Amino acid sequence: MRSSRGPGQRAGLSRDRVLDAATDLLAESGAVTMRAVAQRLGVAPNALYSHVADKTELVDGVLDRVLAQVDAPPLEPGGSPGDAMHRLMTSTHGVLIRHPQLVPAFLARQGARGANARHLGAVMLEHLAVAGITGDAAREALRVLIVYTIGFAAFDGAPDERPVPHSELRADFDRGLHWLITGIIESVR
Amino acid sequence: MRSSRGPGQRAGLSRDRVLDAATDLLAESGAVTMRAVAQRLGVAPNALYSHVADKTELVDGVLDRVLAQVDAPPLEPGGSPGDAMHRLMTSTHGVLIRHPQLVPAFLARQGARGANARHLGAVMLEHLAVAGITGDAAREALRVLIVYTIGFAAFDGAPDERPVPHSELRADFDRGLHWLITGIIESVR
DNA sequence: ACCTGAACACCGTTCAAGT
DNA sequence: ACCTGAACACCGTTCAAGT
Repeated sequence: MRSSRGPGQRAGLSRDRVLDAATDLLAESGAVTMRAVAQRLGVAPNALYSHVADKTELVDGVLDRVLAQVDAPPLEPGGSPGDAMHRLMTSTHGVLIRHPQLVPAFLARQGARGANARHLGAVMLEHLAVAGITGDAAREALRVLIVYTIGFAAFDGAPDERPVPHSELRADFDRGLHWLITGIIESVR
Repeated sequence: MRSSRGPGQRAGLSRDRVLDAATDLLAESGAVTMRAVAQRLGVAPNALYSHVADKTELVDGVLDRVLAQVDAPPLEPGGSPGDAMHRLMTSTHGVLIRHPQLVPAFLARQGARGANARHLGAVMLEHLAVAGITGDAAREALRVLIVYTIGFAAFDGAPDERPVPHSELRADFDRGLHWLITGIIESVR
């Protein structure tokens, strides 16, 4: 368990293993620090810098892994685009509140920019296009929906003296999301 | 400028002066740390603990001071409650994006709980009551509006590679806020 | 290229002591 | 009661060195 490794001896790290450790650590303890990730991997803190530029890049990597859990069903021919958007954002909200420690990072990055985030954004834009909303209007609408979703997730993860129950916050989120999507779709009619 | 004070000598601190220093520091450097506040006051870092329980309490104090800047005009007899709510939340949004470093703290606290925050909430509930929305429905609507406003402020303060211009984010905020308020008011008709 | 050891410049907070 | 000095247990990151 101690350091059975001298200088120069490989520990078998990789970028993937570092991200794995960080993701696990987040799920278990809720906090991610360079030193804790290193400890979990049994290496010196600075060993991580061979596989990750800095903490920001590490957090970005974890963010995109978490976003992979969002359920983004592809466009259905006969379905309602409003319903599809509602489902996608609700799934995103669910994933976020299961990882409250990452929500501030999502906010600071305006919603992440990894591959999974881009995919989710593209799916949303498809739904908006079906609803007749394209170009700048679509990007604005998407930004509003993302802000709302992440904002509510941030609210949920926050500790409070008299905390609002999760179920109630979920209902609030759903109601507001309905107002937003209705407003977005009706703005084009 | 150095410590011309020995142990036992008073520095003339007070809770107000500590909060003043923290507020100024935030406005200038954007970051608030115990040690930086102490340095600005010319005292040892731990001297602050005679006037403030911990960093959380200090940040809470700063938060409420900033919220005092929000313009909350009282209820007008003939005016539209939707417009009044729109103006109040827009003013709040403006104050928040002028203090981007505090926005994460606002999120973590679900929108602050000081005297000013309570006053703003009460004014909003008055407007909602005029619109015919009371009780749980009013509290839900208020929570949705607060989340949206703080969430958008968080988005605004975030650094990004290709940053969305402030003016554009303001327009997005305004549009989404309109959708929300319209949805809230129409939900009761 | 990958890792260690040591160090730097930070944090918030506590404890004992002085007046 | 209010403040200092010293210390503790943390951070992220860098630099030189070893294989």
